Amino acid sequence: MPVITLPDSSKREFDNPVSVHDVAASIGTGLAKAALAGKVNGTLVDTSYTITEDCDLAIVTARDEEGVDVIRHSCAHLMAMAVQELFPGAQVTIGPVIDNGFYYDFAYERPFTPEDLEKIEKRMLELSKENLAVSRSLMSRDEAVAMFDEMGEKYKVEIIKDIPGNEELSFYSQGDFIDLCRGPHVPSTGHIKAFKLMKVAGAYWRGDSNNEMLQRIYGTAWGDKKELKAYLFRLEEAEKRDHRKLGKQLNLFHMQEEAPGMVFWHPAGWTLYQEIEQYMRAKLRRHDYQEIKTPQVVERTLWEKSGHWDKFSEEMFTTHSEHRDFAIKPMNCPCHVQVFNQGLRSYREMPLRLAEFGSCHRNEPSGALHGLMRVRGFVQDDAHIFCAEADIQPEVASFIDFLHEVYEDFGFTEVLYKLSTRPEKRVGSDESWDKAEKALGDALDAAGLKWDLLPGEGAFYGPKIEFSLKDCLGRVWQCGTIQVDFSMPGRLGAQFVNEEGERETPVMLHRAILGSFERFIGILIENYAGALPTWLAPQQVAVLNITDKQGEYCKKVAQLLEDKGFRAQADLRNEKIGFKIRERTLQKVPYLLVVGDKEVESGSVAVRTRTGEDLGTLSIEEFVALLAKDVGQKGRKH
RNA sequence: GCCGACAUAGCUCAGCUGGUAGAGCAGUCCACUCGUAAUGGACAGGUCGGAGGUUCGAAUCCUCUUGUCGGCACCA
Repeated sequence: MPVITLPDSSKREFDNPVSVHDVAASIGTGLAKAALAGKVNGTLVDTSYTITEDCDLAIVTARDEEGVDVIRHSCAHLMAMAVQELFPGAQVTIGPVIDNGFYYDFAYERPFTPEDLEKIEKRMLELSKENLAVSRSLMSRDEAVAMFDEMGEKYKVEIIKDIPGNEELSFYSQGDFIDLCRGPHVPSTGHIKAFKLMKVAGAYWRGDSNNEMLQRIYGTAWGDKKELKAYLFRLEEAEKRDHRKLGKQLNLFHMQEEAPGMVFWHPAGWTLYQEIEQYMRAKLRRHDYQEIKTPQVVERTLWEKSGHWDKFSEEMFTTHSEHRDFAIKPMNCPCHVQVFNQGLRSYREMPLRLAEFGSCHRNEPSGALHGLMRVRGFVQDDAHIFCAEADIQPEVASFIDFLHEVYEDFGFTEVLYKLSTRPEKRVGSDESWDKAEKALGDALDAAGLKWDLLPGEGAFYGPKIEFSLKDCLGRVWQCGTIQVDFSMPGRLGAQFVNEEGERETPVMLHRAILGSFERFIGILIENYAGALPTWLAPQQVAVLNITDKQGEYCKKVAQLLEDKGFRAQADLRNEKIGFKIRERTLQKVPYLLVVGDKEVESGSVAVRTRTGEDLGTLSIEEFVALLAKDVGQKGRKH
């Protein structure tokens, strides 16, 4: 008879087989009510699951992450039920759980409208109140196909055909609604109370753009209403950080119809951009890179040789002159190989690191464009390292250190690492791949980093590491990358003379730390909600006079700060001090220096920060020291 | 590129079922010389994304088109 071990290691013995629900009830009626599912020896099951053998059991409730996921999954079913009631003929396809919620894809004669969503949500609330029991059943493959055929659910029939023959088919039903599903699900619809339908969108059947488009409805669902509310609040907060909105408010940049996907940088935005570029330039130098600059417009023949024309000609902007076709460069690497190829290279020059703030253009599909995050014209902090195979690991290792230095200066401390290995279609010998993959993995291990393996996700020309950073909202952005390339140096005829005096084709490492400046700046703006660390702030100090009398003094203070290399401006407008403070605070200027007669007399400034903190009255020297320290610290948190 | 929504003053937005546009902020001018998040007043500002069409009449309805937004697909 089953002996059940609970998570606190206590044991309960039962005379007969019992359901998860029974066990929960034996512990307490409250728990029985709250139970959404059970976890038997690590496997999630319904509360109706019957336990016959000794096992470990955890009762899963809305307090557990897994419990919330069960709610989300059940909520997707509830939505499908409501949709099919309200829109006869709508076919169900798939409805998985995603971060913070779920979606369900439907095939229907017309797209759903926002009004439809309201109706669906209303019906879902009613169905939840009815507290319909959710029950699980099994069916044979033939029965299931016959049933869905009769229901006209052709997508479900397709799904069943794809499920391996040895797997059992389980079904969940509530009221008149039945769906093929692995489960588990909540015991009854009454457990689904905190949800909201978020948006409708088209989505291709099976994620393939050659297939028909389905109607996807996204929803969010939580354990209780408080959590739902908190989530909606977080969304609102994230919206306030939207770099497109802040870019306008802080007058950093704009975009317009005549140049879709391209950025017009304004003085403030360009100051930020240049601060980053100059910073990277100095860092690259320190890490033994040599900066170069290569042409924007390069004849098509080079792109054919490099192999890009075959794959990406559609996405390249082209132009022509005197019967020759040109492409505006979509990447820098072929040009860097041209620089490498000038003159005979020796192993003594290697590894040769060529860097370029390379301006590239790619004709991205219109639907992909998104503010600064996905643009058609962008600049990468790009570099290519030409080296021998044996150099791969040390180069990757020092690149990882370099990347960490940079990310920390920008205030990002959490980095995720992914190693993508050989895909089926590839160039290069297996031996080379073995070495390169091992070199990348070893470099990550040597740095003591935890990383994920993405088998088969590498580029056709070599394996790669992708570096993603986590921002303060927990969102993940892929920025850095280092990729081994066995293909291009050979295709473009790169060679060097090795120690034996023989010609050898170098390996090329493509690498970037920030990725594109545009995107990285977008990430920075959102991460800091526009309040950039002082070293990056377009304006670092505003000197505010109270009346005209202090005007000259303010100008002198601002000039002194400028002379010391800070970005300071006097605001001498005939406005009340409160007005100026408000305005500069909204512009996220880190330091506001208030100057009245008292300060002029004592040769000081009253310092206020953009967070509203009063740092008191400081002498000019004291303030300069404070500012220098802040700027010097960059985005590091210490 | 695909599905859907949206596009009104520099910005944020209002404008019901068609009757030649409205607010707040910003701007300009005037007054106020003021001590830590908005001083008051006056003025000016738009052929309603673009092109066609329906109508006596279109910001409003229809078609096409461009861009943006949300997804999907794509991302060298």
